Amino acid sequence: MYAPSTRPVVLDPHGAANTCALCDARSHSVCNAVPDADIARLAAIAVVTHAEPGTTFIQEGDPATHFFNISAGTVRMYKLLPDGRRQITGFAGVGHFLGLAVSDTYAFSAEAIDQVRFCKFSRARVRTLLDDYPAMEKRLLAVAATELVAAQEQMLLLGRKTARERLASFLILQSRQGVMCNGSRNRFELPMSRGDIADYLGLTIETVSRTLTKLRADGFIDIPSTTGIAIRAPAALENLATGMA
Amino acid sequence: MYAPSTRPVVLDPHGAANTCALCDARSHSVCNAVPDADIARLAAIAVVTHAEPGTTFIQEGDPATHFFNISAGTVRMYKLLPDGRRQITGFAGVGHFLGLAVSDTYAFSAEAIDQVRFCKFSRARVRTLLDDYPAMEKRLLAVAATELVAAQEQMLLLGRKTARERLASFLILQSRQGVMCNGSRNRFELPMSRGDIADYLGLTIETVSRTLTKLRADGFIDIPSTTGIAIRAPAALENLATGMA
DNA sequence: TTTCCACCTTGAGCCAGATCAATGAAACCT
DNA sequence: AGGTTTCATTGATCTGGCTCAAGGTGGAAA
Repeated sequence: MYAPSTRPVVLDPHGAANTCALCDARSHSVCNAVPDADIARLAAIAVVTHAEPGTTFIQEGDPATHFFNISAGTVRMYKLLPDGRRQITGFAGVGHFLGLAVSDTYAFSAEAIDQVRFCKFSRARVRTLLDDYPAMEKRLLAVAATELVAAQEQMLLLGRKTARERLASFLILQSRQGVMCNGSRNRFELPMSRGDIADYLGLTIETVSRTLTKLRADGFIDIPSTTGIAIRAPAALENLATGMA
Repeated sequence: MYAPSTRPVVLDPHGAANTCALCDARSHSVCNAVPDADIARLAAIAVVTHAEPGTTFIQEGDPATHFFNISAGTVRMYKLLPDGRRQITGFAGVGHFLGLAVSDTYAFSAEAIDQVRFCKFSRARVRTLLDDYPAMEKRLLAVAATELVAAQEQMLLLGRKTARERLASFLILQSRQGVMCNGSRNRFELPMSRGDIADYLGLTIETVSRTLTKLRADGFIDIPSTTGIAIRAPAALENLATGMA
């Protein structure tokens, strides 16, 4: 029996038995499929790791040896073209699961945006765990399906939306994801730079900056600081995002 | 006990016991996770259905009641904006599995491009089957992961590639998929129209047409007919597709 | 406090691909 | 064979977002 409130926080990098029980991310994540009683088994194969801002911890094309579960910070996943053009395929925050790959190599790279903490699980060991916890496999399928839906939405954005619609969509998305960490869904901080936003939305830094300025001038948003966003007209912004304006 | 090899071919639209055993698509598809001996259980819940060219058989936003497995023809999956802008998120051919959705509604629409035949499976019934065939769940996860990788590749295309690179990527992809049905990977037929290609690649019909003409003029391809493509310089086209030219 | 450096904003001009507009060509009736 | 429809091609022009260029801004180090 664990009594988290009276126990000290353990930051054992090799995965102490109660690491998972105390993990902030667990309630949002795949790990939740393992019942409390067996959480030690999960903890036993987890390696808690930290990544400094800017550190690449998954490299596209490398052998896919691990799964990752983000427990703090924000990560950017991306693909590069040989000449350096970059497409960010998504941002992963607390509770996000990374590393689903069919082939034996990673299909994308991943970098820490800010200070990131994550659990690393050996693929082989997870595979054996999956046989005992079919619920975890179902959870993984649900994660994959959710990401697939998000990816399809992003294709619509990249293929058919204007710069203004793309920024509106992005801000709506960020405001929804920020809900978990922040009381007000209409005021939030962006952990990523303008360059990251540009490479996520298929635009240039300049267009992102200009378009944000324009959205502010038009009364949709406020930009209290470089990283801060406040949505002034949520309904109107939502309409813009869905192409209804 | 069933003895499929000695039974007559049954084309019962309500799913005869040996429908699955004889299905062309089975070897490529999720259904393969069910062992031969139990294929009757799969057949029992399958409804074989036909769709005429242009027919919409999945509507974005409708309750997600079924899974689909394509056994003949080609399907386009797409999302629409309110003003009619369309993004095709993918084409599904023989063996493809459709309908993975996490929510209770479909995230995309699907239309038959040509004469299409598919098996419909009730979601609820598949769920009960999944408990007996964990291999099928693993197969679904593999399908989802494969599609996710493809979606990420498509995001790179839509966000960062030029029209020329997009067409090169598309033709390379089609030539690979055509391998299954056709001896020569460098000569194949496109089942979809220029408009479909445009909406898949985030371009206009005119740009698709012009760019194909240009690729022909530059010696990368031949266009023996409106729907036919022959790749003359596979390596050079591949380089173009990956942004190395 | 000053300097530095990385990031952001703003402006001017340009261009890849969109839009508008015919024309051509294949399929399908009748 | 002729007429209709649908789709593909080609040309002319336009424009949203890119490129190039020049400040502005804020946090970190000294």
